[in-house]
Amino acid sequence: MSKKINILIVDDHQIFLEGICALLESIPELNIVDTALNGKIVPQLISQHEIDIVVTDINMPEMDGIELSKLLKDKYPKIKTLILSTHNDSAMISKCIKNNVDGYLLKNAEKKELLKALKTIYDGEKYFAEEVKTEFMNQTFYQKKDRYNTIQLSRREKEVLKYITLEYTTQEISDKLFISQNTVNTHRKNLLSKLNSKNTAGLVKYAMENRLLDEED
Amino acid sequence: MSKKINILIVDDHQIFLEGICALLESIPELNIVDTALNGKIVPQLISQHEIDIVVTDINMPEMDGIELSKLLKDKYPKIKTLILSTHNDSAMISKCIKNNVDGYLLKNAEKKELLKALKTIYDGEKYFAEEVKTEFMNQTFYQKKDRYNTIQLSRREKEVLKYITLEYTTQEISDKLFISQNTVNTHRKNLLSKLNSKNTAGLVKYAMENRLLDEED
DNA sequence: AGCAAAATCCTTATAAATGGTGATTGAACA
DNA sequence: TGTTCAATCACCATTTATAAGGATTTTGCT
Repeated sequence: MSKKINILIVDDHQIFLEGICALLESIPELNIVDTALNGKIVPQLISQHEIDIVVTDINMPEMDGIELSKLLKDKYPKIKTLILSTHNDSAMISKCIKNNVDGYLLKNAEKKELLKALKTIYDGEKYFAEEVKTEFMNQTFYQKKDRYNTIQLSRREKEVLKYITLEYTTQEISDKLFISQNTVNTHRKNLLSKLNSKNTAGLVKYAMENRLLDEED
Repeated sequence: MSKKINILIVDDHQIFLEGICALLESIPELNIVDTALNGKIVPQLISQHEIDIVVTDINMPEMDGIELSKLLKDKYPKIKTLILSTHNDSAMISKCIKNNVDGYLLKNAEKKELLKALKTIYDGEKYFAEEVKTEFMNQTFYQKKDRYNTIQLSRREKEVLKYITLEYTTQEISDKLFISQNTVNTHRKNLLSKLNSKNTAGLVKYAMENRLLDEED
């Protein structure tokens, strides 16, 4: 038999806190270690108990869920964070994903999904509600739209850019492609100009944003 | 009234091809321009008709859906691609997303979802089935796991890395942070060492993979 | 056949990044 | 109170990248 998952629940609404507690306590695999009405006292509670996952709301006075998740990732990297948010707020979702939370559920989630999320997170994977995934996808594909349609790189330019991104020097690229360094340099210059970049960093950023490394020609 | 969406359907199974045709023809917003039993003749058909979206299977003889989508993105960037795949094959999903297809549905999709996907794609956005989104998320979070847990960058190092990624030179970073170029250089060197990179490209790659630019401290 | 774009190569100069080594200060922590 | 680590600065040598010109050859397309 596997160990119970130790959970700390944080929410500033007493009523919701009690509700979620009751819901989770009815699940034998879980162990509600403690609860908190705001994020500020969480570090203290953590030092007193062994905790696997912190389940937290986002909108809270004093210290909100995002700040809390940051603090946790920073000070206690082993403790996972599951966000439980009322609204399907795209800005919040972005922030949370960027801050590397381990999961994000909406408060209307069913008991079954909640358990699944907790188990998944406990196993070291991420768990996001469908709505959250959709938001994440949209966000990912938003940025590249404009660039992608306007900028045309030639086959060779893409190739050179690929090797630049793979940390090859001009020298090494010229060897790899059996062309002179001068030629590689010309491609480099054209890339800088086409992609409107000041230096290598800009080129690599473009390559990453447009997933150039994945392409196999 | 808006223009009809011109669609070309590609599938090597005659029966499925007819089925999907019948299904789509019953929708007034759509206009089935033509069909094809393999990817090879698609370029020819494109030159003959005006086409907005190519709906294609993946597993096909001669030229498969992935090759086709590549060709389309390359030669006819305005034409969108919607993949219709039988299997929920994670490797295929990865490949397609990497190759920047505009949508990916499973063949068990309902008429309603099919229409929604086509409309969404026609509007310039992406559309993926839920299963596909899940796969994409998993993939995204898989890579960074190992690195993220082992490598610890200091506050200052992250800051310097951020500006490197933003195409600042050492000079400019030192001005921005009110420290000497020597110090910036030291951070640079430590970053190269910590992130096991040969040069700036490696640093930027790491920053991109770990979404360092998004963080707001 | 003829045009346009891509790919190739060249030189000269300057700016920037990388490698190596060493040293000081202050904060955090046990 | 001693130790670790982050942050700061310095010097020197070398390698790479960037800037700015011009030039020729291949290739794809009509």
